[in-house]
Amino acid sequence: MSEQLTQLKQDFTEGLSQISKFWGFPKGMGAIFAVLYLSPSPLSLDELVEQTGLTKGAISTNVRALARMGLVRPSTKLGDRKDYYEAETDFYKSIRAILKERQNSEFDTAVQSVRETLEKLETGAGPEDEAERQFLLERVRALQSFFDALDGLVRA
Amino acid sequence: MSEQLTQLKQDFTEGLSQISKFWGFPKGMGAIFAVLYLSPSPLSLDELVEQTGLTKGAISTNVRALARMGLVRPSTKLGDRKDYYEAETDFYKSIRAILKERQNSEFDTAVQSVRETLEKLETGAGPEDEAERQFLLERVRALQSFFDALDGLVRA
DNA sequence: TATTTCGTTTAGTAATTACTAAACGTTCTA
DNA sequence: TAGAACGTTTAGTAATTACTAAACGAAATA
Repeated sequence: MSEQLTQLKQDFTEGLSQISKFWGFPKGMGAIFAVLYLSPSPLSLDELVEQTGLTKGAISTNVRALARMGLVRPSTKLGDRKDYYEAETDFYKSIRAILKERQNSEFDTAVQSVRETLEKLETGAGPEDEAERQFLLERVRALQSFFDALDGLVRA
Repeated sequence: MSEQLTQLKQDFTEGLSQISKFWGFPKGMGAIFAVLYLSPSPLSLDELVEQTGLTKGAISTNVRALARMGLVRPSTKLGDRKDYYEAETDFYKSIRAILKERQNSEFDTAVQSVRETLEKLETGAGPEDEAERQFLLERVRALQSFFDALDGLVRA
């Protein structure tokens, strides 16, 4: 591999690392994706270790996260028990998967707590002042329906 | 203010804090927005200090970040030199502003570095193997046009 | 001009996150 | 059945981020 290519790949990888970080993902995750994205064939964990400079543990964790998000696909070679991964190139597909992934677990329970607030308000809980209760009700309801709309958007 | 209301607001605030964190923003930022969002009138820095439990410095920093994102609007009262803030209730408007905000600074320069990689490839830099160079060119080009599409989406 | 009342900035700290190194469990091979 | 070749998990550490407390500067008031 020419030195020039190495430099080119390194710059690209550095760029994606920053982008990853900027969107709240680990830096190393962007690096792993970048390396896979520039590879014509699927890579094994060890090849990723070599090319990213991260350790096996970090690769293992991050590459599985990428797979859950649909940014990377596991693949296998016959008669080889190593795990291989390749980059997904359909970003639109990936983006929907990422949004979906983010809706799970912690995020979902957080949204759920907003819904609970709304339910309490609807059953009459809240401030004694009726005008203020109506105000809260309206606001929380608006936020809730915004979440619902987002949810619909993701599914579409 | 009734104890029940306080509890209700606290739960809601806690929920938005988590959501904020989950999307890569500071937790306190979500709390500040929640308090403003549930307030029928604009609040001053000191009122926010009181209601969120954060210090003035943190409020100052975070509320300005919120304002840059368009999630919060500064407002003033005549004959009062305090700064007041109120929550933006048009989330669709806000979301576009947030995406726009994210495109500045660090993010933009990171995207720029991908563009530079593409330009180098186009002027013939890269691997000696022509087939591989073409492959890289194609991939980086695809990513670039994805970024461009996102950019267009944000403006629309 | 001295004092008060603001918001911002800064220096230091606490909390969180992402990583490494190494132990581990499992599956394949000899 | 022993050893090697994997990927995963864990415990500890480094790096980063979000915060507090306090100093600061600017603007209003006395």
